[in-house]
Amino acid sequence: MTAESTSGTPRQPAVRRAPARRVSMADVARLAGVSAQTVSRVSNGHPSVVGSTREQVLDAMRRLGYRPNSAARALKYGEFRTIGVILFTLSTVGNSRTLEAIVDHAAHEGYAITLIPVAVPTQDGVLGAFTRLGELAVDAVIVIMEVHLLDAATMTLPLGIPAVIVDSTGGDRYTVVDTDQADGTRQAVRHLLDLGHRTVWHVAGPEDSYAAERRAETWRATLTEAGLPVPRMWRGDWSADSGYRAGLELADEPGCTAVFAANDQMALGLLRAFHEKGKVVPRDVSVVGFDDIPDSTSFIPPLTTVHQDFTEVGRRCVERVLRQVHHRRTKAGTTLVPTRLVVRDSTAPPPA
Amino acid sequence: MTAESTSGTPRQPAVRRAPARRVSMADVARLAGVSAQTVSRVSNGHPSVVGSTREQVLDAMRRLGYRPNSAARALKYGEFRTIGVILFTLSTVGNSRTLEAIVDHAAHEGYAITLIPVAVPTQDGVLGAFTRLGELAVDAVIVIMEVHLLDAATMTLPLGIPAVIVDSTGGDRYTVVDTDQADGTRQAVRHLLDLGHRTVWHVAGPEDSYAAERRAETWRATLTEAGLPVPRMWRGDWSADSGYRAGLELADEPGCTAVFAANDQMALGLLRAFHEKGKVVPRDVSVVGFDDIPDSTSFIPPLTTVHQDFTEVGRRCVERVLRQVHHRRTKAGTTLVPTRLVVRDSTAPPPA
DNA sequence: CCACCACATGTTTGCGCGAACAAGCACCCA
DNA sequence: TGGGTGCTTGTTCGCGCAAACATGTGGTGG
Repeated sequence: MTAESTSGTPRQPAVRRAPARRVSMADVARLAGVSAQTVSRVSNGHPSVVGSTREQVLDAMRRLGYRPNSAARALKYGEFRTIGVILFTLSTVGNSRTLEAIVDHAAHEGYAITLIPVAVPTQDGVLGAFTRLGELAVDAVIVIMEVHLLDAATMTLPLGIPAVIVDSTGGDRYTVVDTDQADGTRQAVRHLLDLGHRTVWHVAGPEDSYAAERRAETWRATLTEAGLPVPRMWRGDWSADSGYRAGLELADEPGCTAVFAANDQMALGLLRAFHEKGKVVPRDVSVVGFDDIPDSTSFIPPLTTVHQDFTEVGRRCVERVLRQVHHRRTKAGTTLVPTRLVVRDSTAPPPA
Repeated sequence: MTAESTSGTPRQPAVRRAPARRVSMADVARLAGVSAQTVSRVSNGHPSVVGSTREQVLDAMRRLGYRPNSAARALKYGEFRTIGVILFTLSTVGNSRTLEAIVDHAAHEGYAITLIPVAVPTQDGVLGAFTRLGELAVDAVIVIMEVHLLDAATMTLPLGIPAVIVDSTGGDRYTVVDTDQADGTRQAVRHLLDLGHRTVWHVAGPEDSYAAERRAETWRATLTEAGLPVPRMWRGDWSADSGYRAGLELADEPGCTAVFAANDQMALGLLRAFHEKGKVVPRDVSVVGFDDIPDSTSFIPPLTTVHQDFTEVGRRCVERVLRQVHHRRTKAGTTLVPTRLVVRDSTAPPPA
């Protein structure tokens, strides 16, 4: 995502045109022949307005096309009923699915979502987003991070507003909601080992992704715990194409009978590479992915993968951040959303 | 993550209460020993504040953690610098990519994006969204529709705010930005015919999608214009799985040598079905998709498909809606974003 | 019959901000 | 020396709304 200058310098005076005079309560009041306060009462469904008056007001509202000004309302109440979501990109499946769940659940709670893109996943970028957020009309923030920027101390609640972080560490200082990366990875690797594979290769996601690092770490640990050798690790960028490139090399790797890809898209690339190299999945090589994107049932062959419950992640984010909003208290801690392995047709025992 | 945690920055307390009442300009002014107006000037980078005063004010701002109240600012200016986006789902690639482009471009123009989900794609659902939008803090609306609800007259500018519709008809009454569905489809079908296929089968998207209908229509028209028979049409729901089910049947269809799927995911399902049925793509059957999602390069085989420029669609939406905001005038009309056929390995001349 | 109550409606006020205007001041030139 | 001139800073006011309080009105019971 592109960001303009995200530095904290004072805003330059923007060119503002005369505000479009919208219909206000006073206009409605005048037409209905009542006071503005009565219009307010009707607008908010206050009971002590007699039927005939109410009708007059409603009629005037309709005729003038009145709609309440939420800025004034927010000013009065001191809250916007809006949650800001900071993210780097929507192009990964996980992010967009999580966002969708956040939006739905927030709507259910009567909150709107405002999106704040951060172009450059650097510390400045994050700061910039927070700075702009400060000026945006939000009561709380959910950060969908894919990079290790949380520990930048400058990011510590620079606004003093409730925040929840997705997909990162920092559970001791922030409220974190995340998929249980370690457990999912462990299930995937164990599944392959249980099938009889001697070890498991890994195509990791980009280094700057916490999720990718966590999966790689756990892959390594699981092998080590089982007393097995840890083969060389390939590095992708989440894209199917990067998985394909890794696959072309892995196909020539002697003894490679099982590969764990850090996401389904890279697994797709692996499948293609193995296919082109004449290796049959799962007869010659087994492949496991991570995410369980809907398409993975239609890969050739249908993919064994770790199911992530993005909906649940989004739901809990909203739940936890709203709890902070209402209780005015920040509680650090991590909520882990469980995963489960979905076994399809891309895994089998190793060739004899 | 461990690397950052060793950075020399001081750790912040884990729990910090949000101040009961937020810091206002008056508080800053008091601490800095100036008037509130001077604080306002500093906040907005007004030039006529002398250096020493500015420093005092900035210092007070920092110490109190001041951030401007956007509700008050919006109330004053009569605008929110926010665009609302109404959508039904983020789970289709097109929607999330379009949204991402909208967010980016809006940010570039200094506008934030507020998301308004519509749960049920019925007329009531749309109305509900618009009603709530009326109370939301937005200056304009972009509607990402996938269903034919525009013609519901009740939606006619219920708020009188600028609106742009993506992906629909109604160009005579609304401002519409859309991918050139017809041209893309024509290119896909012509490509298959030019390769020598006698006709082209079609797996359409759901009936309630305008894009799906438009593609189906154009497919039919292109065949008819060429004097060719129009085979039975299969109906999917955009999912790979629905493409797979259609593919299982199409594989048994005599004389079916070319299939145009209304999106890439259904094409993926087709590829799997043909594979399972022992039909080799493209030797026995050619397949063309629509969208050009990044994964389509890694299908087996890499998919020939119609490239949609979602980024451009999003960009133009923002551009057109902001033009309305600034010129205070609604201009109906349709902007079509061109498509182009990307030929990969899933198409070939029909078997002899 | 009047004091009082319940309820509908009106008036005042201030949320935080910034435009418009006013005030204070230093400096300049006739 | 006196009246600009230009610059910084302060004061007033109202954006639209709704809480709090004030007022008005009709009805009821002692």
